[in-house]
Amino acid sequence: MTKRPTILDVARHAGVSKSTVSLVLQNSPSVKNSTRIAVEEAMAKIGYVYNRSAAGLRGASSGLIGLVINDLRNPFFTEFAASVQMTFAEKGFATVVANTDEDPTLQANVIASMIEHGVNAFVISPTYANDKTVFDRLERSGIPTMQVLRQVDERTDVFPFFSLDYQTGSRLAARHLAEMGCENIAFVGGLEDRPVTLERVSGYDELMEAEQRRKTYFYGRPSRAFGRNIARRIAKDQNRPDGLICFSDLVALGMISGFAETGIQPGKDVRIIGFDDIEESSLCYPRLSTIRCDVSSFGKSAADALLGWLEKGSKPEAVKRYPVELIVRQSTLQF
Amino acid sequence: MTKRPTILDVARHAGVSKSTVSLVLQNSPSVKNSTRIAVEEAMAKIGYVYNRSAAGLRGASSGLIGLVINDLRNPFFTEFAASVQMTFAEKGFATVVANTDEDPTLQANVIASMIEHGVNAFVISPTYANDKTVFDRLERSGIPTMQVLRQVDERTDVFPFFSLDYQTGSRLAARHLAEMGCENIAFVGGLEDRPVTLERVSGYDELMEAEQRRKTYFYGRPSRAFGRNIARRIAKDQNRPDGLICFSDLVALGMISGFAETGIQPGKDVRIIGFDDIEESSLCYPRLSTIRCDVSSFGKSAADALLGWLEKGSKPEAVKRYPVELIVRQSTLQF
DNA sequence: CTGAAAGCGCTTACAG
DNA sequence: CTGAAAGCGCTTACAG
Repeated sequence: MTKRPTILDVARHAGVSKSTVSLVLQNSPSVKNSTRIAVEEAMAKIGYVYNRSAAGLRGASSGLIGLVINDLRNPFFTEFAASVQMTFAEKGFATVVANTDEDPTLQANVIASMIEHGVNAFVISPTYANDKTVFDRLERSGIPTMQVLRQVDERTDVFPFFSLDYQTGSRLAARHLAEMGCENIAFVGGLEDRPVTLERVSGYDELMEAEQRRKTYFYGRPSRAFGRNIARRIAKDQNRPDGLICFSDLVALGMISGFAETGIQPGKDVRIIGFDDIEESSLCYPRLSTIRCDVSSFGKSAADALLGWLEKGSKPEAVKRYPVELIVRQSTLQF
Repeated sequence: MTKRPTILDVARHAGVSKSTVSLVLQNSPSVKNSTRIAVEEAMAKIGYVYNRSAAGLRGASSGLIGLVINDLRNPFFTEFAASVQMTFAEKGFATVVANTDEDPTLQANVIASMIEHGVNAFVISPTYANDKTVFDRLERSGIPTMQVLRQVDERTDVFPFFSLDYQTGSRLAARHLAEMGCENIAFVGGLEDRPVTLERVSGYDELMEAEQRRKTYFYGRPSRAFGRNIARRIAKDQNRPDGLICFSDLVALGMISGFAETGIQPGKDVRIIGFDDIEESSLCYPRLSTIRCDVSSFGKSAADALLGWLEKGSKPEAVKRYPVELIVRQSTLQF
């Protein structure tokens, strides 16, 4: 196991000084092209590997970005994380990722660890715990930090908040069901009082109030299991809603499967619309109408905004919401 | 923006030398407890943050582990990745993650980048391209590297390979269908000639040959869409199989939804069994029988094995397969 | 148990 | 366009 070569070895092989090698590494324009090529050949020949620890010590960027996600097993967040990571990779940044599993203590730990590693920036989809100290520490660290998908800290001037326009989404869903002739529209899923739930309910509330309709909520974990349970519960109810806006596609898919067990046909006997537009929604039977949240391109946009901040110093706007889109499929149509 | 404090500042505040501070940082047992406490208080007071770049330069471990995944959007791999990352985090290791999206060039790039960052070890679920150079480079780097879920490089003595016992799984599935009285059992999904497909087919092949039954394959991308299409295609066929072993739950779920559209009831008109046991499989209707691959605890085991290699020098065995389990639910029963 | 000194591999002015 | 020199913040023997 021979010692790994340094710029000094490269310099010797290329017949230049070690500063010149460093300049080549920085892609400095002040190096003659022939010299650059000679140096690069020397690096290839002796198997030189850039040592970022050394560079970092001298003040260079670590090339590391921290990505902290509250629930990495949830496909919605996974899609986001994958998109962000790949956007960073394109620009040469490596992503240090951590799943906090909604645990604020774990979140504090992983963020502390990432700061030690010298990450250049943070993208955080935070836990809902009211843990100000972690954001305080981030502020003191001076590391550019974006909160995404969940606004937990109100200092959006410090920690820009990017998300999707859920309010418009739920208004579109409610209006669509109303236009399809639904009399009794309910909202299903989402934990009460959570910011995301409030947002995804608000457009529904708005329309119901404007049209003086009765509002009905079935709150709960936005899971497939919850959707199925609610569907089975209300299946027997004569006065059950004839229009259902679900917190997420997962809830809606659970409802479809729950209704299937009880002989109720979505699209015919009841209209259901989801939220997110995950892949399965266009493949299930009946096809699920939904509010499309293009997480993948949202992730790319958020990552690009952060890179702009990092590389050009252009701080993103304090709050930004990306548009969502109504997708009409079988589950809200007579088919 | 005042300069960030160093161990020298801590030393001054605590009234000790900087070596002592360093020793405290290493958790060295040769520091008096009262001294340790004084140092820790000083660190807290002046907001000291450990600089890993500096430590790394001097030879300390980077505390970084690279996790390279061929398809991070696939829930199967996501579950694995989340589990691995959290196991590492428990031991204080940060995880640098990258999705290669089955692109060998991208894979080579992200691995090179991670080596520059000085990762202490690699967990790689590789792309299928025959890119030996990347593994050659890994071998030269001397960084402990495990291949998981897909064996691409045959040097398992160098790169231990951990996966799940798919062969037994598919044998269990085939035997179960045979015992349930199926006459004509087919295998659906999976790209032909891929190692994973070969493994997931092998147990089926074995049993079919042992019992001199006819083998039927419907190869294709292991997606929901593919499952649905095959279901709709064979729905009309009078001689269609009465037992279906699917490459993955996704394929099986697609088939269930495809059959639903054509009025065929899984469990009654045809028996279907999946592979993986994703969450949805216990919630869909009818409930899906499947071969459970506990990816989450597999991830934890693989991560633990790597940590043992890293911390105790105990190299994992060359090839290890974790057991899978037959889960019988409605889709293979008369219900 | 603690201190003084050397050095890890880079980058960054500064000369030339 | 290139070279010599200082120094980033740690760790690691080595004394004491």
